Amino acid sequence: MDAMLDTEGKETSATHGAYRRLREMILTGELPPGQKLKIEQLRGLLNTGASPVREALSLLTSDMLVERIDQRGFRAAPVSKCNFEEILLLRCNLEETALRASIANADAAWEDRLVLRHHHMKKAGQNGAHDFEDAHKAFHMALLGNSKLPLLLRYCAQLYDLNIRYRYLAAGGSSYKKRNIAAEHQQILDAALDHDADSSTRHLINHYRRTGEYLSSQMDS
Amino acid sequence: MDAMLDTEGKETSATHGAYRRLREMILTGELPPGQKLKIEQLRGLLNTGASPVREALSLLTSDMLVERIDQRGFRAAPVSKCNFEEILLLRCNLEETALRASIANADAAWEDRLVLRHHHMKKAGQNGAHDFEDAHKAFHMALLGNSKLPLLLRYCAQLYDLNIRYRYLAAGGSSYKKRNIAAEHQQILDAALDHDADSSTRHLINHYRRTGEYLSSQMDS
DNA sequence: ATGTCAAATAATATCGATATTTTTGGAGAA
DNA sequence: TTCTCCAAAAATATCGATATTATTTGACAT
Repeated sequence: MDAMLDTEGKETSATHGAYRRLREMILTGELPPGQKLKIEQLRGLLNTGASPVREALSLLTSDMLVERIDQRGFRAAPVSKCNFEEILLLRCNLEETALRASIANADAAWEDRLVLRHHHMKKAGQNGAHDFEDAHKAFHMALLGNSKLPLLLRYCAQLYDLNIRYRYLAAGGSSYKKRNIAAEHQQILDAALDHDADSSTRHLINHYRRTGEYLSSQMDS
Repeated sequence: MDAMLDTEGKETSATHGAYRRLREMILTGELPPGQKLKIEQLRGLLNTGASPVREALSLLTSDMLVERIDQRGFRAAPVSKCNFEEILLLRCNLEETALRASIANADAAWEDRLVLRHHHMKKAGQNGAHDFEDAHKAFHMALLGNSKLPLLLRYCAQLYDLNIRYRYLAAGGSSYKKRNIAAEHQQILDAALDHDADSSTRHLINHYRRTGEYLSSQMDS
């Protein structure tokens, strides 16, 4: 009956609710990298039992957002420039594969979804940073989503989240908007709608490389 | 005190023990694809509590060996030719990246490890299929292990396991030895020791494609 | 003053039990 | 006979409590 006391009845299971909330807190830096994650402390924070918390932490371990240390519990995954660069490298590789496959399977329904997601992202740009982040991810995943390669999509989504975490940590999650990424998104979209795989992937990778360089420079200071 | 009653005191925690055992059972097909995994049933099989079983299943979910269905518990991940072909595709892509990075970082210590692993694998070929599987994985991971890209290695290991599952399911895990894979391994090794990235990756990918075609044909029948 | 060891403290891992949810099976009506 | 609905059974998700393991604190010896 505890689960019913929540302000919103959105979450079906306590485990999934704890998973979503903890994930959010780690991604945004509310739980900083390397921080010890004590069951009791989280139990209070999420007002739920120990079992859902444990299970949520287990799941986050496999998302590489939480590390399990021997018999000494859990901690938020540490960050490093090295790790960031690997994420960038893998994203460029995997997303190119996925985007090419998406374009190879291109159809009208997919193009409609793309245009819609892009429109929503532009509209969310005026709202808070959080709304924009969601729409941004939706747009990027829509680009890859026509590949019909579920494993690959899963990896891309995972790496996307790992990457977004560095954005939040480096700049509170909003400063990168100052660069002109709207034009970059438009280029990727237009090329995808033209079924021009070479051009689209080139723009996509440049998009990542640029944000990558920007964040790398932020991490040095 | 229950944990101490096990015949072997190898496992540190009950959770990890259950994880390893369940993983093994799913990989080898002892728990067939799609099978419902009831907590009570597994609790008896592993003689441990419900909590470790639940946590182990959660971890296996993220390895994509187990699926969680809504509030209806867990089941062994289903298999399909489509899924198999995606695994093959991703392995070719990711392992090429990893092998090239490994060769770029080549040093004497790595070459020694490679030679050793290869030797152990050849020796294990005379023993049971299970020993050979372990040595085979160790050799392949050693090839990639010098890349210093831990995320990439993790994905490769995960895909390796997903792939080996299809081998077990298709042929009981030993029949593929009948093909002349020893020569293929030798070619990959030699090229790697020569620091010839192009040749080594070509042989590696051909190695996978051939086993892939063999398994694909098995799956049709 | 410092290093080491032991007791106290705190945190984790695990268990047994309960409440909720899903599935099954059978009775009654069309 | 077949469909629907309700009740019984099973299984899951979750909680509270306990035993095990790590960490800290303080005392004692060097």
